[in-house]
Amino acid sequence: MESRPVSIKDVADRAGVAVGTVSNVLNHPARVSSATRERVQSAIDHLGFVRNDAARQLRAGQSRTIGLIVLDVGNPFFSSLARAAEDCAAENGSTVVLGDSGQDLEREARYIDVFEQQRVQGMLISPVGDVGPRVEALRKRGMPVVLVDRVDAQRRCSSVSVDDVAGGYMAVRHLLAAGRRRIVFVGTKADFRQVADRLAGARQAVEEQDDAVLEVVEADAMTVLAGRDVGGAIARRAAGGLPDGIFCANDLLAIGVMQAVLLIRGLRIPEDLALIGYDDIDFSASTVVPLTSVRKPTELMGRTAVDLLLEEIEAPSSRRRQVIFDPELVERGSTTAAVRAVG
Amino acid sequence: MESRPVSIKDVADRAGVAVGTVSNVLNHPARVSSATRERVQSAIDHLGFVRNDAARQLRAGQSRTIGLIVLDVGNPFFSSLARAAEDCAAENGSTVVLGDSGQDLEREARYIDVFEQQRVQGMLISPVGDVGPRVEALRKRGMPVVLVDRVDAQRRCSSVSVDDVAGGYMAVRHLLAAGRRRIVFVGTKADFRQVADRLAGARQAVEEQDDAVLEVVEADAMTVLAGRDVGGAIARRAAGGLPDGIFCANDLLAIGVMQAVLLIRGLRIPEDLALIGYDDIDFSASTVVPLTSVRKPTELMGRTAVDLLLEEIEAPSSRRRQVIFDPELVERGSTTAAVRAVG
DNA sequence: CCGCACCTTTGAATCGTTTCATTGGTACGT
DNA sequence: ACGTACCAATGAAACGATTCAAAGGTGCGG
Repeated sequence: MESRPVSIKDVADRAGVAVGTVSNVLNHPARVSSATRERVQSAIDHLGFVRNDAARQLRAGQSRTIGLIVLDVGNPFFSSLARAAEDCAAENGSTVVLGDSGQDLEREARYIDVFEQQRVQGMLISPVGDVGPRVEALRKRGMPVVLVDRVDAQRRCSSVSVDDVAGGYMAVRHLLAAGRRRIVFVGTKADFRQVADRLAGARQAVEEQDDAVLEVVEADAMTVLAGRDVGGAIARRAAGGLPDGIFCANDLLAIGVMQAVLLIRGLRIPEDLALIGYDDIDFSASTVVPLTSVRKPTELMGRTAVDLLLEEIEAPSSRRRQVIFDPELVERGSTTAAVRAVG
Repeated sequence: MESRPVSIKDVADRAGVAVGTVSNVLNHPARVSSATRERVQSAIDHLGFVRNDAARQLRAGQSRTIGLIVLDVGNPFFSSLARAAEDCAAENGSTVVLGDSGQDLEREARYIDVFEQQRVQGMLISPVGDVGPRVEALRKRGMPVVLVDRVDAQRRCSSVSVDDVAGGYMAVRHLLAAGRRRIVFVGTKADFRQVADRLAGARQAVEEQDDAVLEVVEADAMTVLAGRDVGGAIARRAAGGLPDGIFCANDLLAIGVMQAVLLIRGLRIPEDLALIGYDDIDFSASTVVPLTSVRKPTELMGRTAVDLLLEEIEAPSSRRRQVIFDPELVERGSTTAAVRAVG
């Protein structure tokens, strides 16, 4: 019942040709007469022959596969980046295989090993913690690596990332442009570079505007619940202490703040209070008042990462490049009175 | 500069042993004297040798890799299923590689081809549209396949899925147990089997309760916005026409309904109206009133899928099994008065 | 001192594909 | 009729790891 797998040899026998001819049909059809080609093709179809990629690679010394290791496939940023990378790779005849490190160093190491043993053309890595040693070792063995959402301080490999300082600046500029002057920044203790950068950008924007003031409020976490606590505290302030614009370090915080200020004090958004988040998660378009947010150019980052990698594969000695994208402002009802919701 | 890749031969030369010995160090360390083992190991470390998986597989005829093709990596259901599958595979010495079909037949086909050429041990597929022909072809060539979130009507392969009828029943039973009798089911035109099943379960529960009535309201889509429209229409009804319990075919619809009824009519949830969703997306814990929902046992499904696949790999002629899980009710404030939100 | 058992190491054969130098044929010009 | 050119097809070598029968070495009992 279970016949052993069909090889190119079996196809050759059935078609009455040499193995080299079958290989030519597969890889250089033009070299083969059409009569032979058809005969071989029908043998292939009849036997259900499937190329053995292992043998192919062994001979070629290289695969047509790119390994992508992300911190969390569940994170929309990474899933849509992965999608874009796949598309871009497909256009270039390569395939992306995805590994999910789940922010775990050990899992990350496992995937790096697996991919290296599979002799992938190169890897796109969104690294956990310190990149240094592991990437160093990879590069020493000639494996092209491009970092994603992280720059390599030592410039040993190319990278694609986002300028969060610019994002923070952009967000607060937008509030200022709408005439807001008493701005609150909501974030966590700036453990994370990302949060610190966004705050730095916010500061910069406020400093450029003479009559504007920035107040920093610390949340316990980057969650809706933590946002609700912060929002509740703000909503209960005396009328004079109320801000007229709030910039939250991510959308979840912003959503929590929105829930609290709408329900506790019945403030109007954006009339009394303009609100802006960061990341533009899917849900932000569907909040009671649709949330203005700052979006990373995810698709572009995915495609660019693949491009940089392919570039390095073709010219291994080419210069490494750190591509830093500016994020993009997505205007919705929470800052722009024109758009109101609930039909 | 760029030296060609290091092979087992290079290691053997440097350690002054035969290639077979190096292979033994890698695969059967016990067969090798410890002196030799150390010498070989240090040669490996010094040269930075990395096994060539292609050669290994070619010889072995099989890989230690499982292919997983999902409809959408961005969907939390699939990403957490993938995570669980990876863990379970790792415990059994295999690695999962992930392909995202994006609900596209062509992409699905591409991944199936790639995985087959890579001679994966087997595949877990959450199929787009009709499974029949493609899976049939795979199985004919002896490739183990387990379907995920879909049963094979013809029982040709094993599968793991969820009983949505039971889920619908469970949801409405929960509403009835809380004393609700005028129940509304919100869903789309029952194109999708899932929605139809959930409704069937809901019907069954209502029929078992003499004094309960079920009304079906059709939404335009399974989105927050569509839910808001439906919720708005319901909220504007005369007091006599109001339901006291609403079961939505997914959480997005339920969130939309919640937004509308809270804001338009100021109904109290759950006192005036109990609300229950389906899928238990992350966000449901963070809505203004936390949403009760029905959750698929995602991790369990991922692990079971891998188990079924490994079982089939070890005993190819074993009987195929259709494993159908019951979903799980996650009680939150939208049906249980005890829990209220907004601090 | 020989034979035997046991352990370590060896090296050739093998997996399936691609490549490429070579062969066999055909057509054409001289 | 012969040489040349070209096209199609051939088949052996190569890729790198694993396997396994065989060889080499050591120690022990008789």
